[in-house]
Amino acid sequence: MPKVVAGYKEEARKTILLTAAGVFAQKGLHEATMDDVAQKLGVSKGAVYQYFPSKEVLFRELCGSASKKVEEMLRVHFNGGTLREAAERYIDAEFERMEQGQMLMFEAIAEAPRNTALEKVVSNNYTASSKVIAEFLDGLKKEGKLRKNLDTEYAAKFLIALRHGVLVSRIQGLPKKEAKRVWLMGFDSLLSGSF
Amino acid sequence: MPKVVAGYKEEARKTILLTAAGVFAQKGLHEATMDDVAQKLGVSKGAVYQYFPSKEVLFRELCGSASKKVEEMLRVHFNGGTLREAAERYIDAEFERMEQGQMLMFEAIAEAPRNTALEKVVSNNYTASSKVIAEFLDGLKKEGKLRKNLDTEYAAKFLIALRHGVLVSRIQGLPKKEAKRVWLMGFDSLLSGSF
Amino acid sequence: MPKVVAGYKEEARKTILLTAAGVFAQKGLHEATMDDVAQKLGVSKGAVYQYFPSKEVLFRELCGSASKKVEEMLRVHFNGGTLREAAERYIDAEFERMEQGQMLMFEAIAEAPRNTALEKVVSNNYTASSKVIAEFLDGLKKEGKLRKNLDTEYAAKFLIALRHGVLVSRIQGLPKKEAKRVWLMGFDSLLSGSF
Amino acid sequence: MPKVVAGYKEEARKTILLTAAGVFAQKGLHEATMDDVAQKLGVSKGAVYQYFPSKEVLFRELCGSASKKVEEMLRVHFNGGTLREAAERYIDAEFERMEQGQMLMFEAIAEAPRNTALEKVVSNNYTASSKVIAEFLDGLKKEGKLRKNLDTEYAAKFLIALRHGVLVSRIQGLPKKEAKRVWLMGFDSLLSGSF
DNA sequence: TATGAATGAGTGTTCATTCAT
DNA sequence: AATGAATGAACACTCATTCAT
Repeated sequence: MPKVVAGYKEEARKTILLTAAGVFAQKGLHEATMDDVAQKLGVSKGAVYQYFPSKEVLFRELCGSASKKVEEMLRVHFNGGTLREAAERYIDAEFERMEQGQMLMFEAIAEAPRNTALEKVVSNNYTASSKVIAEFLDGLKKEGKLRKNLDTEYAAKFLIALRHGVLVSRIQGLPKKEAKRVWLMGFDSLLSGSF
Repeated sequence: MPKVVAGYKEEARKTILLTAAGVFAQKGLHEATMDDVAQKLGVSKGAVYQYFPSKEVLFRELCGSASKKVEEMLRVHFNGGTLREAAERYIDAEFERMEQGQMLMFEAIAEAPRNTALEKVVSNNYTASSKVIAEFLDGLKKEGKLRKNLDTEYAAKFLIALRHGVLVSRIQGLPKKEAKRVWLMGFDSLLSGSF
Repeated sequence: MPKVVAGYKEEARKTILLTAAGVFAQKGLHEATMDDVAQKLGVSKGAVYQYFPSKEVLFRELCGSASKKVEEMLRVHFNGGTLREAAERYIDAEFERMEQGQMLMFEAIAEAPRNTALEKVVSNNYTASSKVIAEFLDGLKKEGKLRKNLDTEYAAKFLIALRHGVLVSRIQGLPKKEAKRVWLMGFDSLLSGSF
Repeated sequence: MPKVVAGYKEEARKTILLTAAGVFAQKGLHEATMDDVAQKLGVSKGAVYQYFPSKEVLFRELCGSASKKVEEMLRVHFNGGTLREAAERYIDAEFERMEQGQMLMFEAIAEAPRNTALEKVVSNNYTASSKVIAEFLDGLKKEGKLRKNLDTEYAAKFLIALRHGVLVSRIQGLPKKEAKRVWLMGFDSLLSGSF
């Protein structure tokens, strides 16, 4: 009878969240069962329910931590070399995540229109992410790595949209190489000052 | 107990497909039941099963007709005025469809990674759509409305990605106006020759 | 794959109601499962759910038909001989029903205080039953079998209360003979004009 | 983490019994959980299990103390004024208890037929109560407040039955005033010597 | 002795699918 | 061809009970 974690409740929640993220991403929100999550944790279903009152809440909280991932990936991949190189590294990492079945995003997007609470979470994620990116671009602007007249707010929104669009394209079967080129096309247009 | 249609089997299939598309889009693939579809058709569940052997097949065939929608929308919205005006009309129409719960796309995208057959359909859709758009851009190029050095194949892929990205952004709560601006930013960069 | 009944939906509902009554009475509302009901019917759980949307509704409708039972028992047992003889026959029949595990009443009484919908059903039953009994007593009064000054409305309420009280006493272990005597004491006091 | 009580085991059992009685009466035997009981005690679930080995035992012991309540209520309400006034005070008090969700009786009655151990407890309660009441009536008889030919044993059983019947009637929606009148009708018939 | 995390059997309910009519 | 009653496999969620700390 293994415990979810050795000690603290908050720690346990994090463990569950992390494991559940994998399960939901791989099996899909609707195909994944609470039993799947419990089994992957090596724990009984009831144990999961002591930390999260329902599958819905569990999923929602999962989605809630998505924007942190954005920050993390920015920090990790945009910390050296030219901007364009960073952009490449970044999209490669995203493709990698997708291939490993760790992308919850589209589960959430498909669900959000019929789930107000989730919609709010998704929306907050968007706001947070776009702010983080805009600030990041502001920083680059100050360093002189981006042209002065760039509207960083909209540039951020543009990059987010393109990111998602490119990920969708991957799911639609666009080869990695081509998807990457599409992403870089957009990124270049931002750098080159077409808007 | 009305018949699905008066006469021809093929006609019946189309009617079902059309109706089911609405049901799946509004309720979501997993929340929608075969009963929902049958009821909306004013027909018994069994009747639907005489035309489609399973819910999965029904959904897959539904998705199969999506690329035709792209052609249609191109024809309808890109047939007059400046290109930029057309781009505006077009994205407005997409937003409209989304608001009316007629967007199946993200249901399919969420499902595809775990469903090989669906994946193929989605992929075919992508290929068809991008071809149609590329040809359309080729046409514009010939008419002199686009610069000669535009890589229409990648421009098409770029537009498709941006389209999806912008739709995702809408679901994420980005207001219509801003989403539109993001879309037009991308569209402009294509026209202005940044790639 | 046996059908609940041969033909008509209404017939099927009645069959289910009848069978479920036995199951709930014998096992108790909470101990009885929908599976128990289905199995006793020789049918799958799903079949039951096609007729009743929930266990709660099934139970409620069950209770709803209880007042008809009162009418029936009045008709059957109070149709000949002296009044006192009829009263004896009647309470014997009630004891019989109880012994055979066909008494839902106390399940409903225990539940009603926390279930508004059920409370209403139980209340309607009471009103209907007391009216039927009062009218029955009115009839006897006209025939000269009861004193003219009897308040039949309250006599009915008194008899109902005593009936339930005596049934409770049986559950509490009071032997049939003694319970019967208690019942007849009350009945006599009504006849002899003490109120 | 407060202890159930400061000191003695027996004291702790009493505290639990008292608290649990309230919980079971309010939520119902089946709806009430051991957690509810523990929480109301401000104690962990495990603590309750140190005093009672199971929910069933806890409930049964609860019921075991019910007959003491009868004695207490007799003592409190039948200690002055006319008998009839006392009868009124008494039934008012019962109604009051019921309204405050402190009536376990019907939970036990509903359960007893399928629970031998509980049945015995309920039966003992009945025996004890009826004895107490009979003795009380004997006392009144000696004081000359009751006619000499009253069969106090059966009078007690009659009163108990009527009490329960009237309480059932209340649950069935009979207004307090009318229920009281039914009770007093029965009580009068006892006094006036109709049996 | 008290805690409360974990268990795991169980229950109500849903729904894609089948098939007798 | 159409119907819709029946199936039965799932699944989310609950809760009495246990036990390591």
